[in-house]
Amino acid sequence: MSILVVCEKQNAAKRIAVILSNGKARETYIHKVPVYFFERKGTNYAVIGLRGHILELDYPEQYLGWHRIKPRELTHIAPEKRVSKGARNIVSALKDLARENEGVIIATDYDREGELIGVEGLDIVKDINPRLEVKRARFSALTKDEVEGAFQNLVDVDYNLSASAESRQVVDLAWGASLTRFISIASNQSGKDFLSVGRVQSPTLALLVDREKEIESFEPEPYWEIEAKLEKKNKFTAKHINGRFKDKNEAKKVQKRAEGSENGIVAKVIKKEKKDKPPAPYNTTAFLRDATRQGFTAARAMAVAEDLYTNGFISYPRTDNTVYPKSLNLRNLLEKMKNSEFSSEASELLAIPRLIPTRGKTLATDHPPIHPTGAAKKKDLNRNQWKVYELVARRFFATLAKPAVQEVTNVEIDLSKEIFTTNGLRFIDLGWRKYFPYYTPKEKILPKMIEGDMVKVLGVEMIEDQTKPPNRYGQGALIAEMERLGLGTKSTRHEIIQKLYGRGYVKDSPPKPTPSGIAVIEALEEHARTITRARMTSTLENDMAEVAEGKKDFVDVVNESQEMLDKVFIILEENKENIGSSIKEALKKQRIVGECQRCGGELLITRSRRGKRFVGCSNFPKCRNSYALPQRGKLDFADFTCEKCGAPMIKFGRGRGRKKDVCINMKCEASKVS
DNA sequence: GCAAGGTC
Repeated sequence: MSILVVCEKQNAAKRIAVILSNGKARETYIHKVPVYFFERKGTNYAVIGLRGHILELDYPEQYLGWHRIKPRELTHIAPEKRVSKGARNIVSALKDLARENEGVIIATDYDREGELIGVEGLDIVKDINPRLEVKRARFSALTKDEVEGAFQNLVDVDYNLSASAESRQVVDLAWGASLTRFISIASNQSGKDFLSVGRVQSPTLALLVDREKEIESFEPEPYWEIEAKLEKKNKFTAKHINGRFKDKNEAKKVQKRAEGSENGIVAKVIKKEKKDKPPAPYNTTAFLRDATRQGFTAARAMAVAEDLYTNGFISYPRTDNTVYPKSLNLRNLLEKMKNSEFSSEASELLAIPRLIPTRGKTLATDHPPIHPTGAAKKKDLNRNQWKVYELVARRFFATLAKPAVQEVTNVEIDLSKEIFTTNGLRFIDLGWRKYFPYYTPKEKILPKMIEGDMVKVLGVEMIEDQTKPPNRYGQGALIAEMERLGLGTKSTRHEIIQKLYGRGYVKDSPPKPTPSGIAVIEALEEHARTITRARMTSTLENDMAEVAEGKKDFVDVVNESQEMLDKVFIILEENKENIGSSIKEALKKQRIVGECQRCGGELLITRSRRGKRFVGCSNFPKCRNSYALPQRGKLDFADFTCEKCGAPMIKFGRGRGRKKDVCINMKCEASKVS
């Protein structure tokens, strides 16, 4: 008997082979793909890893040209499965192995997409060898117990589960492709400049646009606060207990009254000890929240984390899990970390007799929370790698440490019957914050005071300020909000944000929607609201659950979605002109670089017929003023002109570095990019 | 040249 085992990825294949063969598996390359061979209980095994999905859903060749079929008709074309570009070798290897084996065991991740990935592998091997006997191994961690258990209790492939993932694929493609084409064609955006629409990206962009509108329409209101400068051995300040006064006169009266007293009397002192609990283990979202606060973009942080993962320094960075699995030996891991830059931290924690890690709300089955897996020294890694490694290592330590203990003191002081209040903060025990010092609140030490004490009044000031609009979402906060709304997955959220940048829908950091981003969302909200709402995802989730349970048919989900799309397109087609012109107008606004020095027209970023970008005058051909632009790298306009020659400035940067202000006039010395 | 989801 000989059996082929199909895993989700190469790493998993290797682990599974090692476990099942007790380390005796031989690695052989077939079509450049590593395959692991061994014998076990008289059966020969070959284990291969896929690369996630190996088949891709797309429309038939004849419809790939955007003008070959109307967008609304595209939704009625059945897409077909094709081998993904990067998976050709794997498919060749699968085919070879299908001929040589009598059975196949699907051992992909135990989740919805994993089931479909397995079925894709089956599609390939069954096509070559229909007589293959098929089984499924389900394990929730790549540990010896789990994997052994799964292979001793093989089950059947769950075609309902894989169909639920397929319905997602079909719905996403139909909505995404047809609306992307529609909106791009309506606004004349072709080639690299197309505009896109999708079930996840559009609601995400809408979050940013909504927030931006809140900020823009925010009307600041003035308010006044009264602050007393006080002294009792040390100087400190206290604010009037009313907080913000909306009425200046009222504030003034309070100030006058308080100013009248030379001394204040301590009216109340409340001291409390507060426990400050250690944080839960990292899942992807929490990790990205912290990494982006350290100045990384989410995509960059993920790339660095993946790099650390493949080099054995940290565990798999794509996870929803916030509970360490029982199989993770914390003590061994700390022993290992004694060889890292954090040997003293590891030793301290090892001294705790019983390690009780914190646990978060999500116990997922596919991967553990993000934690260090190997010891690293600063010199082993580059700067970014070290920053991420340190963050992960410190978080791991924090989850094993005891709570921090804060002493919080609230003092109220009476100045001529006006009450002023201030809070002190002191750490009695830093606890976990010693290991994870990133966001430790600042201590504020107040002088010792008891009720009835006299406090010298040095002055009473009125501070004028105004209410502030809400903040923009940072990338980390946006990812957290996406997670809350069920938008995207741990593996895709950061990519979705990058996509919004790539489309020119947002710019800068934190991401700020551009006119075209706003215009696209406004057009969709008005005419195709469904796609801009997170609800579309939750509806789809419900449908998928029903398909997985066998209560609903895959075909029903696809048909319902198609009916909805048909209705959406009736409205969209009616308003095509309007939609197109409003988006075009926004795009034009985005292209303005500045004023033309020759004729007073507008200088615009333009694409030549051959696709090269340059700056030209809006009065072309009357005015032929133009400037060359670098063809590669990110471009943005600055809102000021060159000091040397008066031409507009652009912000220009290649790669990751900060953008530089450069004059667009090549003859000007301020135009040097280097 | 489309989406989102896996993985690299």
